[in-house]
Amino acid sequence: MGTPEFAVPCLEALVGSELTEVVGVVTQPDRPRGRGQHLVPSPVKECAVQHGLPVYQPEKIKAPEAVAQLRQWQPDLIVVVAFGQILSQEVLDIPPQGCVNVHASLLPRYRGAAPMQRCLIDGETKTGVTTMYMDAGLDTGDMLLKAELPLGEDTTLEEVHDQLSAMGARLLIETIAKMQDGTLQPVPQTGESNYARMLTKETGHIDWSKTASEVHNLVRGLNSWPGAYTFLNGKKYKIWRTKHTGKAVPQDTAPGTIVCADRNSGLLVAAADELLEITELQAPGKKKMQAGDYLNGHGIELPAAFES
RNA sequence: CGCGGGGUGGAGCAGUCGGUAGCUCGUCGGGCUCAUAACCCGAAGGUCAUAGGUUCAAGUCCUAUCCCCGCAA
Repeated sequence: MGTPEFAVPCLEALVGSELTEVVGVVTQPDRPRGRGQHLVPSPVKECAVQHGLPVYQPEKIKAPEAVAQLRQWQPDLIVVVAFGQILSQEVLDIPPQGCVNVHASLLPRYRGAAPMQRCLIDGETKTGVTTMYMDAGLDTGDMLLKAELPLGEDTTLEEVHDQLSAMGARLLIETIAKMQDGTLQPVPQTGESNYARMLTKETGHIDWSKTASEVHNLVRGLNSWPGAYTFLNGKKYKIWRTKHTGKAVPQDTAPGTIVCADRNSGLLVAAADELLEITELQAPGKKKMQAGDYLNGHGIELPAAFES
């Protein structure tokens, strides 16, 4: 069971592994997406179809007919990766080998919906993937295996996503291998836990009165989705990449003030404690572009300030 | 047919009321300088997304198609 791009490598790995046979794929129903409001299948569905696997897309996984469908497949094991629906106990009880989940954080930290984003937004120095046996709680089951990933100061969500996605697939296969060896040792989650709250549109709204680091972490944590944004002259600009400058904010400069906007010195904005350089941005209706390119064609008349 | 913006030298943009295709950069050559991403001089580089149409004349007006993007989900 899975839905977004993140889950695709896991499915590919299961299909490619000799340890497993995929009897069916469960994913979210096709949703209206994009400009035409067309129904678009999930990445997992596309992958499953490519491999000629049976696909089931229940609106509610806990509905009786969904449970019946799952029972009919008689799975030994259910693997869940970013599926997007909570499994009921009834579903969890179907496979004799249990349900294994691949989660994009080092549990018990960052349980929940947006672990990668929250990790970066909080400025963590490392994250990882964890496999676990699922129970009725939200990402609270006994842990099986973990793999760590160090995070750099400028690491973006996209990078973390791609790496954890690949690591997750490898870890999943390793987990199943050990499960079959009988060498797997489930470990209860102990220690400090927290939850990675779901993202909303507002999450990306930059508050320039925060520190340069906080803004920078927000920007990279939401790149490439859904993106951090701010306003200039009432228009919404997405901020895709920023860089620390180490330069102090001039006296009497309000947060959000654009201190400098030429291609040699860069696009410098005042945060609470430091000037932050915007290196990649996107004007409404435009593609994302380097700040220098943007300034070439548009220029920004100073004084100006981003509105929060 | 959800709403909207846009495709113009390599990049980002301007182009008015149809009338010689421009700007800021980049690139190449030369100069200046202890030096440079700075400055000066010069050059190359464009079937104006595509196909039709209107016109003496279309980047500009009309029609169709392709592609990119913002909102919304």
